[in-house]
Amino acid sequence: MSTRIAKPAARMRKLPRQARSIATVEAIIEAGAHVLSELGWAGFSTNKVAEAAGVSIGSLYQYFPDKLALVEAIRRRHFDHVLSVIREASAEEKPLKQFARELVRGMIGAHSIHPTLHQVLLDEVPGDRGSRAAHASFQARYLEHYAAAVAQYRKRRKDTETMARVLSSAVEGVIHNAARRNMLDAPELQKQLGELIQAYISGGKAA
Amino acid sequence: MSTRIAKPAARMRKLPRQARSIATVEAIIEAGAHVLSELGWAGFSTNKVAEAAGVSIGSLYQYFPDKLALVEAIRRRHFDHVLSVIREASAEEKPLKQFARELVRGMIGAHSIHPTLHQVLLDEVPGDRGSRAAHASFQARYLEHYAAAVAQYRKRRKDTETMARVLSSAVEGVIHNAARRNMLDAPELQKQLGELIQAYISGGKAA
DNA sequence: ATGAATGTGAGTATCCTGTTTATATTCTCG
DNA sequence: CGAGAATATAAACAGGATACTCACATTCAT
Repeated sequence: MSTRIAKPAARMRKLPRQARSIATVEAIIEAGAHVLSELGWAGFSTNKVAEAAGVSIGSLYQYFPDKLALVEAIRRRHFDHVLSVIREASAEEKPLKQFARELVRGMIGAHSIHPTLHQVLLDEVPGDRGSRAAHASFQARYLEHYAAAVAQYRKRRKDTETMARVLSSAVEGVIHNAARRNMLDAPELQKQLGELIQAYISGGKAA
Repeated sequence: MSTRIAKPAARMRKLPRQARSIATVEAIIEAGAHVLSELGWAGFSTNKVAEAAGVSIGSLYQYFPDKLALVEAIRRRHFDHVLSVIREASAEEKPLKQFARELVRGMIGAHSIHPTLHQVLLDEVPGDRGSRAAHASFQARYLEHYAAAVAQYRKRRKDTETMARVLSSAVEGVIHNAARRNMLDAPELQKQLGELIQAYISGGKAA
């Protein structure tokens, strides 16, 4: 719930020491997320990000050695956020209905600021050497939470992992699609997504 | 099931008359779909497409007045294909289980050749003036089929349209995600996707 | 007030892009 | 066959955008 200050280093040219520069770095990352979400990877240029951040291009390169380091910082922040949402939703034991509702609410919240950032990060941004590992580890932990939830509400232990993958990608698909149409906050959509989750997890008894 | 020869014109500079040129145009469109799927919109350049098609850049411009005309041709072909898949799956009255199975099979088939083309077309390719209408009309007909299916297996008439949207985007999400991991032909995934569809459509009685 | 931290933005060097055009090859058909 | 149409080629162009540097200006902490 609290805004993360982001772990100190993610391949930065130098660390911001004063409050001024911390704000600058923050503005750059924020503007970067915005540009990436709005224009996609194709429109993500360092100059554009600097301008959107209200900062000179020189300042950007004072802290980020190159374009990819910046995008890695953006990715890290976003993934941390999403991860915390799922962690909270799947924490403790609670009725399926409540889990579904919290998951939907959290996921929608996480996408409301930069609606398509998540997909752009997954699909368009090139997977460079260094970030591949971090990326995979994120995906793994991401799935773990879904799998834990699936296992909790299900007797059959068989297809847990596949189900987790199907469920997570289905949820992402719905949210991504809603984001594209600016329908992220339509209540009937939230309700239906919740029911999709419940229906799938609670299994295929009714034909 | 049969390979479409594509409607004659889609804003072409001139029509191919001889067999040779028809093959050329076909190769260009095919290569274009490949490049678009593989490199995304950011990596989609006319020179690259021409090279991938084994054709000189000049030939490309002999038939397509510009880059966008080419991408429109690609889009048209792909959407026609997808549309025919859904049309066939939702035609006639058949048990829900069979509908789900056919839909999954068809959708996976439609994405097996150019796994991420669909998403790239939807997300990355800019919506230019002329194609906006065609795009919308495709989406409308696309949803109609889903809605028809939902209505057929459901009593409640209330949320039919929202359900169709949720269902279609969930299916797309799963397929897109599977495509990214090269898991499109994993049978357990197909099975689970089928069950997701059934569970959602057949409603949330079982908690 | 002095040195360190921070900020500036014009400038550079490249790389690519979409597109044209002059020319070469292949086809059609009388 | 052979003439004209259809088709194919690829070098070249003009223009723009890009990531990134650097010499200098400003603001901070002490």
